[in-house]
Amino acid sequence: MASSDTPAPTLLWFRNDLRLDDNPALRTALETPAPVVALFVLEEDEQGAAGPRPLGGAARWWLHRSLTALAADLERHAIPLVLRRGRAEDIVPEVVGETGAARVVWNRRYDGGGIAVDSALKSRLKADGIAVDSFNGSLLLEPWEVKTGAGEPYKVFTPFWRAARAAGDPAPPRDAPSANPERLRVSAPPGEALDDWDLLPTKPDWAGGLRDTWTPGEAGARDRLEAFLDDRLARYAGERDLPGAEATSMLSPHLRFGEISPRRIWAAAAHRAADDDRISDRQLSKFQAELGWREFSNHLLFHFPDLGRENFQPKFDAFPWRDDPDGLRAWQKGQTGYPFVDAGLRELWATGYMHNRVRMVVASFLVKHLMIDWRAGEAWFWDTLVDADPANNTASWQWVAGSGADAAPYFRIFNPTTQGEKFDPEGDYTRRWVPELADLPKKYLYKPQEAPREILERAGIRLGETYPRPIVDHSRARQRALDAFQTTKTAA
DNA sequence: TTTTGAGTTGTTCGA
DNA sequence: GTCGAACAACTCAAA
Repeated sequence: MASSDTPAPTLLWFRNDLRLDDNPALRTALETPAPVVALFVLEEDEQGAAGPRPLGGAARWWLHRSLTALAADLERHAIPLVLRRGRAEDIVPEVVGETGAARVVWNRRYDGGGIAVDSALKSRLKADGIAVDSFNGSLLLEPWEVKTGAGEPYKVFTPFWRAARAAGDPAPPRDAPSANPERLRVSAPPGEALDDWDLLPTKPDWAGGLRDTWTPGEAGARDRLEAFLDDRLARYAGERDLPGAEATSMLSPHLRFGEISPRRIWAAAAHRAADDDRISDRQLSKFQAELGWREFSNHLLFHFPDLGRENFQPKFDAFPWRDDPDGLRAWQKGQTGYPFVDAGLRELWATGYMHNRVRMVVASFLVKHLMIDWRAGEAWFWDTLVDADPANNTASWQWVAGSGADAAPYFRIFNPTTQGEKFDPEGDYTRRWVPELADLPKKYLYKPQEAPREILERAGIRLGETYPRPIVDHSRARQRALDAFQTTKTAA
């Protein structure tokens, strides 16, 4: 409790915005002399249903590291970070009571479960006489700010993005407040120890590849951004599709946890493009459009909160998904016998990440070659991706499946062999993640089942033993999918 | 209200 | 090896 001669504290509730830079809720909290107490709630609902979707395993690892970084950064502003676990609807008012806070601030989220919690809390706190302010900290534009001429949400990306761009440049980012260790502070109410949340895997510790790949936290995000601007943006348009080229930004998990704001990324990329002759408008706008897809996914999720559970196009409710636990397991483990597909799934398992091109190929393989429900793939990605995001993950899976908004036409079925030859022509990426094929000449790298016996022998490969034979035949599987899609036709 | 043009990322087949 | 057409219709968004 604050003593009588100090102003009542402000409670700053962190969620998917684990940064100090360009953080409107933080900035607002620091505008007054009131001391600030920060709170993070690991939202776990004993009853299950309510609230945001519980984090997957890879995201839990990330969160541990990100909160560690955030707590250290906040310390430089004399802001304690309190950790609690449970239902936010109960915990936030509890902490308000314990601290005597007169005001609560947060940055908005856009998933249905999160919105439900936030709006219930807002009314409850206001009824108790607590001031509540929420802000846009994670999107370039609020999902309701972009509307069709008829006032409806968009369902097609291109007109959505055209309209969003026509609204002008996004608001410029605002720098983090300068550190102020002299700031008035209150002693923190009791919180839990991060280690007690068991966010890090122990038995077994599968996070070695994650540690080698990522630096969660705001500083790590800024380093990624700088590396992207220095080296990758200039070749982004041409090479972003090549998983061996290292031309993507790798910012997705940092954006997922709000360790960097899209406004910061937008402004930094535009600024760099203006200064650097190597970066053409084409490169820049290609990258901006990818941020646009993130906006579009959030737009969709906000307006269609069932996006993660229900087919966006109801006619897909009639699709004859197969129940195939063995196929699903082979896919998850990267043992499909299609090397490009297996490379992607193994990259995912090892690093918590998969290159975007490969995500499309593996998703298409699950949904079309194996005819397994996209929700099973979405759930696997949710558990294994460090950037697993309720908007991007669900919108993208539905897009690949053909059930989504502005989705790929049903007859677009990726050929997993051709995709490898086209996008990993030297095989660097595939050999890295499927090392048992490392010595196979590139002529057969994507179709080891067609390699002559002596070539396999020389490469040390025994099909069916050291590497699986294809679990489905491509052209038969393709035809089966095409036939199945007939059932989604309204006239059928 | 009606019309019109357009819609992220592909594959296969046959000339 | 390269190229264009077919694959299917449907819905969206704006005029």
